Amino acid sequence: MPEDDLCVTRVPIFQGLTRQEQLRVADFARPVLAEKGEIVYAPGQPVSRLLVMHSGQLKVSHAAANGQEQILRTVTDGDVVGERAFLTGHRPNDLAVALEESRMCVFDHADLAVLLRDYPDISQRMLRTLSDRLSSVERLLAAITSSDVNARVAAYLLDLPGTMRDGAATVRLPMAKQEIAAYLGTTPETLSRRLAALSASGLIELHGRREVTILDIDALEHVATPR
Amino acid sequence: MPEDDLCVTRVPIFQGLTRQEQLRVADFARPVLAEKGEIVYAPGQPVSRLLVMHSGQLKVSHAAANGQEQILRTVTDGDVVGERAFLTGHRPNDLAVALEESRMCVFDHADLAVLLRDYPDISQRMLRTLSDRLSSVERLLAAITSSDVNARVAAYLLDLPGTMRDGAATVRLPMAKQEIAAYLGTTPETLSRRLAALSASGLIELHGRREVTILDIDALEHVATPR
DNA sequence: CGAACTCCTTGACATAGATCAAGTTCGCGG
DNA sequence: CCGCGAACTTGATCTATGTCAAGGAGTTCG
Repeated sequence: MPEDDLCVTRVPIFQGLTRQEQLRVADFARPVLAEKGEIVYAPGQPVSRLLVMHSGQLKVSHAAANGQEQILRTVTDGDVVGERAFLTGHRPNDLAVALEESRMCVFDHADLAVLLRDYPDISQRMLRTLSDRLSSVERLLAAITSSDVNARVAAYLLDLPGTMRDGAATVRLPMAKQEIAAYLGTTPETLSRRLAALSASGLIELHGRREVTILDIDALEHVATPR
Repeated sequence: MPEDDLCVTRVPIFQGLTRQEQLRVADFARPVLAEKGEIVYAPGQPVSRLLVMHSGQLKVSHAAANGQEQILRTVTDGDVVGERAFLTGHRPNDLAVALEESRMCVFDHADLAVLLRDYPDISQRMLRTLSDRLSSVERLLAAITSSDVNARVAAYLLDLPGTMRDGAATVRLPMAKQEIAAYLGTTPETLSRRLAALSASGLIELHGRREVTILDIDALEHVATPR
């Protein structure tokens, strides 16, 4: 079944395996579909499956007591979600919601344990993945506590994959502005104001709700670097 | 050599091994001493050793461009530092400094690779450790973005291991207040004011620079919970 | 035991950004 | 192609917290 197959071949943590082995892994995977807005897992809910993204996009967020949500990361093709439950046996303290219709492959914890035992390479790659995620949250934390929203917005725009067109790059926002605000640790209002300000000073140009043209990359980079 | 031995037996990631195996692991370890204030590793510096804490305490922080430091975690007995360099080959983007005289055991990356290959259990436990650290940074991030300093201070005090004495708990601050401020994502001034305020409203009592008596746990818990 | 240094506290002030409250616009479904 | 609802913008206001600047207290070391 080509669906399952893709799940396995695309994912970094299964990358070290031979074709043979990948096929065996694929045997354990089951495809799952999540509609836009569907909750993939919720805090406190027992989870017994590990998810591998195939297409679409999830947001993983930490919902605070007062209703403020902090988006921790967005999950796309090839990313793995829910490994904490598998590794530690704890229930999640975060929330995963599909931002759009998403396909993923699901591994039961029991099956996964077998795979890990048989193919140590997988743990090895999982370690690397986790380590990368750790650094990326740490970077986010440092960015949020030490720079102002303006700088964070600029840095965020510059990080987005952009398509060049005669000197100016155009980027497509991967989420609604509210979500971006939640990721940058601010509010939609503030984000809106900052973007308006950047636009007013001619650094960027807004087109519709999802497109941003970066007119002056150098200046934007300057904004992104505090002090 | 009993020193090395302790390094190995105390550390969670080597916990699954038999005594025999632990002895073999201990063979690879070399003891190292860091004076108070000594830099254990710095951003950008190539690191080829993994450290296991034996006694003392380090702080690991992300120094931002503008001089603001965000303390990511403190590292004590049994904790592992510098695994990112080992796992990904990248240079650190964080800074580790000894808060007090510290003893640790050091493993060369090459030796460690051998150990991981021979004892898959170690990777397993490392995965769990990393996963825990990931959650804890995520919690910190959520706390910093969604609650005010007052709540963070209260929560921090409540998290500290305290010794009960006739209804009131006394906690000993593990670091200087400046460090605590850096951990909570605020400034020493603000921390000082908040502690003074908590003291003024009779929730806590300050003794010297390092001792805090919690007079009203319930009230403090209430402060720690926003909404 | 006291000097000296570091760490901490307090005060006055400035301000970024949150919040509340309306509008306004976009883009989707019919 | 149109209308509706969600998403966004804009404005006004408020306040928590950062910043700068002294002064005071605690340790530590000679």
